[in-house]
Amino acid sequence: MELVQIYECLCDRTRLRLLNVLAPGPLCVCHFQEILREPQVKISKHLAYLRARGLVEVEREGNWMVYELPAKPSRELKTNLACLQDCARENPLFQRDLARLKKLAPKFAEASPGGCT
Amino acid sequence: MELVQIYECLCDRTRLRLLNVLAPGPLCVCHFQEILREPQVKISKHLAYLRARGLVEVEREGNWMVYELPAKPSRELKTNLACLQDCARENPLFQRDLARLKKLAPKFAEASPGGCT
DNA sequence: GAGCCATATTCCTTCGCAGGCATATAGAAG
DNA sequence: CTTCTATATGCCTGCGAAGGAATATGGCTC
Repeated sequence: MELVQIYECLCDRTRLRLLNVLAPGPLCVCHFQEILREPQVKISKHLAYLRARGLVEVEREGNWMVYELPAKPSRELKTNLACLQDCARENPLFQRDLARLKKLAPKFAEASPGGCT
Repeated sequence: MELVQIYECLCDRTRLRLLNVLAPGPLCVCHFQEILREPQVKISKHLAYLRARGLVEVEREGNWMVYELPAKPSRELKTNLACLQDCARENPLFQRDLARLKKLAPKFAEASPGGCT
């Protein structure tokens, strides 16, 4: 995995938001939709993009696809994800997403791991 | 300056190399050419790209244009440049560039600050 | 002034990606 | 098997950026 490829993944706002809300833990597509408030196609495509480059991993959970950050990220990826989190800390948009995530958390908890209704 | 814009600057190999060799100190275009061994147009254009987005600053020095990292980088930029340096530390290509820079350093020293012949 | 140097800019072509719409898939439920 | 739900994929359009060739600029030097 080339360093440039990591940056190519990071140079889109939607993807940054996806990775940001993914930091606390796994999520499925419908969560992303609800948190980012973006159309399903958009989210799905960007997740596919990230997946193809190893920035996220997927696992099917019945009807739901549960995405998460890689279990064993490369040193470069780990460094950059940490850097992103650092930057996100002072970013209103990213913070709003995280706030929404927190708000929805109890709702998710009722369901399966990373699960939906 | 949006965080995404920083990543847009970082998602090209040539620009990464430019920023990498710029970390130790200011350089002029002919140095970049000699270190990266890339055509002048290519280097000049990428420097213009970085300049337009505030990732580098320029100052004319007679016939030469001396580029350097911004004097007062934003928190986000500073964080990301540090991250880049961290990643570059284990990257053969980046290390080779730095090695070339070191080799040329005495030659530069004879001339003006960041200077050429 | 003329000519030279280092660097920037313009014009062109090619390419990949974002975004949207429509449609396909895969599994669950009846 | 049919239907529903969640998600993915194909096709299209538009845009922006990379790279190269040629040319322009701006400042020296004589």
